[in-house]
Amino acid sequence: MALRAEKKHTTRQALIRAAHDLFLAQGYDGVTVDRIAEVAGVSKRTFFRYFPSKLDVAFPHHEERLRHFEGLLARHLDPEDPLRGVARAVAAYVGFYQEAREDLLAEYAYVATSRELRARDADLDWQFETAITAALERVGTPPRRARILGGLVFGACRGLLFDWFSGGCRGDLHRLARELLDLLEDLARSRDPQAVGGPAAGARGPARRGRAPRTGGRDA
Amino acid sequence: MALRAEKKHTTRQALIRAAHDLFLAQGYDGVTVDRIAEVAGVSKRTFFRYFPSKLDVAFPHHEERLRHFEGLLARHLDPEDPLRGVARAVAAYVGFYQEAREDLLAEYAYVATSRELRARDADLDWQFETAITAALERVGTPPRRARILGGLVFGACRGLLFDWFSGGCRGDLHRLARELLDLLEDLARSRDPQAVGGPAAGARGPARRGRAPRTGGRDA
DNA sequence: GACAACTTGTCACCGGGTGTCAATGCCGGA
DNA sequence: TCCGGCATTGACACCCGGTGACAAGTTGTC
Repeated sequence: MALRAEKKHTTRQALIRAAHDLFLAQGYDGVTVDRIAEVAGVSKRTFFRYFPSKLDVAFPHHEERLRHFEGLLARHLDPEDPLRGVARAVAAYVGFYQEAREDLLAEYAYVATSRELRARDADLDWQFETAITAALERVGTPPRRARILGGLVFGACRGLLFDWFSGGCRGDLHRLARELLDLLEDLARSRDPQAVGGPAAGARGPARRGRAPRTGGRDA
Repeated sequence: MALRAEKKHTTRQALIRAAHDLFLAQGYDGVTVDRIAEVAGVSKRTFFRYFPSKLDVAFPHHEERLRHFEGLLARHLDPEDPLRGVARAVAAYVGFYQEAREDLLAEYAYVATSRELRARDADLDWQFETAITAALERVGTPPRRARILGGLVFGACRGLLFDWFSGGCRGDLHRLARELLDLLEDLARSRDPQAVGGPAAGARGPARRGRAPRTGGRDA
C-alpha cells in the first residue's frame, strides 16, 4: 500500500508545480485548469480530484500552516497575560516568513495579479485572525474583547507584512516586528493627554479620544 | 433623454431587489444569474450589462459608501493628530450602520452563506483599510507606520462590527465604539510594567513586551 | 416620419466545476 | 502466480458564470 500513496503524492506535487510555474508566467487568470492538468500530465477531472477548486492549488500549504500556528498559540498562551502569549506565538511563527522569503515573493507577485486570488487570501487571513480570537477566548477573554483584540493585533501585523512584501521582503522580520511593538507603545504613550499638546480644541477630559472605524461592503 | 435613464434605474433596482430576495431565500450559491434575470424580467445577458459579475449585485452600494467614507476622512483628518482624525471620520460614518440595522442583518445572513461572498466582503473591507492608510500618509505618516496603524484601527473595528453583527445588531454602536476606545486605553495602561504583576519571568526592562503576529496563506 | 443612438435578446462560445461510467492499475490473498 | 477487489483515472456530458457578435426593438432628435 505504498506505491499508491507515493503516486498520489507525486501527482499532487506535479500539479502544484505546474500551477505555480504557469501562474508566475501568465498570471492566475491567464491559466486554465486544462492547461495545468496538461502540463502535469493528467486530465482536468483528475485535477479536481486533488484540489476542490483552482483557487486551492494557489495556497497548497495553508492548512498545514494554520495548524502550525494554532499549535504555537496553544503552546504559548498565558492566562495571566493573553496578549503577551499571542505575541510570543506570533514571534515563533514569523521565522516561517523570514526563511521562505524568495518563494513568498514569487507567490506574492501572482497573488496580486488576480482579484479572486486576493480575496481568497483575505479569507485565509481571516482564519488566522479567528485562531487568535479563539485562543484569547479559551483563556478567558470575553468574546467581544477577544474579537476586537484579535482584529487589532492581526490587523497591525497584516499591515506590517503587507509593507514587508511590497518592499521586496527586505529587512529582518524580527526586527520589524519589534518596531511594531515600539509603535504600539508609542501609541500608548500618546494616549496620555499631556503627551500630545497639539492645538486641537476638543474636550480634555481624562483621556478618551476617537471612536471606532468600520467600513465593509454590505448593502440593502 | 429622461425616459432612458429612468428605465435603466428601474431595471437596476429590479435586479438588485430580485437578487436580494432570492439570496435571502435560497442562499447566494443556490441562486443562478438566469433566475435573477428572470425574476427581474430581463435576460441573463442584460444582467451582465448592469453588473460585471454576480458578486457585484450583492454589494450594490459599496462604491458609494467607500466614497462617502473617503470624504469623511478628508474632512476630519487632522495633521496634528492623525489617529484622532481617523477616529472622528469613523465616528461620523458609523451612523450608517446604526440606522440600516435591519437591512444589514439580512445581508449579513446571506453573506455568511457563501465563501465566495465572504471573500469578496473581505476584499471590500481591504479598500476601506487602504483608504485609512492613504489618508494617514497624506497627512505625513510614513508609509509603513500608516499601513500598520490602518490595519490596527481597522482590524479592531472590524472585530467590533463582526461581534455586533453576530449578536443581531443589538446595542448602540456609538456606545460600543466608545467601549472599544476604553479597551484601547486599557491596553495602553497595561503596557505600563507595574500594572501587570503577573508571574511571567521575562526581562522587566522599560516596557517592551510581545512581538508581532501575522499569518496569511501564501506558499511555495 | 426618418434616421441615429442606445438598449435589449438570442446565440454561440469559453472556463470552472461535478456526476457518471467504464477502463486501468495496484494490492492482498489463495 | 493468478485472481478478485478496490482505488485511481480518463472520457463524456452537463451546469453555471461570463463574454463577444449581431440582429431587433426603443428612444430621442431633426
